[in-house]
Amino acid sequence: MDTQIDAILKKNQLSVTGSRKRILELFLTSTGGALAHGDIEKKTGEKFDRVTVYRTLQTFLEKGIIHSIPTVDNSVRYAMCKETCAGGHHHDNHVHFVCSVCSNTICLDTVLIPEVKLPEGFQPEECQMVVRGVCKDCH
Amino acid sequence: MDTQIDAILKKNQLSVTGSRKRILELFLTSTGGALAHGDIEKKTGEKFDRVTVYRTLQTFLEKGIIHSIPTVDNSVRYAMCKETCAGGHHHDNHVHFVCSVCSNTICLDTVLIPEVKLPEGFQPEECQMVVRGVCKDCH
DNA sequence: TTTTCATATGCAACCGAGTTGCAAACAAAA
DNA sequence: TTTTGTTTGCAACTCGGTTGCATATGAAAA
Repeated sequence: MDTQIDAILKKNQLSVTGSRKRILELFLTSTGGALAHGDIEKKTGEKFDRVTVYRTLQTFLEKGIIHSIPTVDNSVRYAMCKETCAGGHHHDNHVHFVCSVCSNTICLDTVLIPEVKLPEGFQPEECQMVVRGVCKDCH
Repeated sequence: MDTQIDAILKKNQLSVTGSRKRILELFLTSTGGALAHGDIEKKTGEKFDRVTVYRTLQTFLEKGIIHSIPTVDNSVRYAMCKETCAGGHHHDNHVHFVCSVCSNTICLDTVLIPEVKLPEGFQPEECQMVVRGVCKDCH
């Protein structure tokens, strides 16, 4: 596990530091879906400065290690990217699910966003779909 | 026009005040899609207090006069509801389009959000779909 | 029209999320 | 071990949004 984390950081030309290791570990071991900034601060026991967490997430985002997820309640969450994600450009064409009971955000990797036919003149570039409801654990 | 505004307010048991009339007028005459809080402040020429604008939007939202729209960039925008919207509960099942050139948000009333098949155990309640791209005016 | 009363407004102060500049701490390479 | 460029933590700040309270105002009664 520790070697895996080091490998991911090195592969992205990032120096291996305490906060990066810890935050990356959280993403790798997280079972309850995507993580918000607040979740990370809590789970690290406020060991790292708020600013460090923000900057680490920013860095991971730029390198394509994680991707951001839009939510209905206007907060930002993050999840690990799949292998196919390269720096900056994500294959993030799956539906996200937000549970209204446990408020976890889950990547439904197997559910692809369907194509929609837009009115004349509209050129789509990117599409996001968020479903709110009850997840399979809270059901 | 003025009578129409008064009628909408009265129908929703709201007293007719300057700020409510002006903000409602903005929504009725707005051609460039949905309005963000900032747009409203600008268009009213800072005539009303920030707080008043916030509270007016809140009120309209509760009464179902307007509905909120999720955006990719995590800002909140509002648009007029269709006749079929009742207080608090919206028939907001259409796709929203955010233009990456003019950054207007447009309700594509004619484009309904397609049904998606979720994995076993997931119960959907609400679904939102946002397409980012170039709108027909900027095209 | 005037009076009354609930409601809406404006102000000031506050809150939380996120950002920036800078000095100190640290990882990686020499 | 020393050097150097990057990362971290702190403080201070910005921005969007909220709250409490006194004042102003709309609507309904007199």
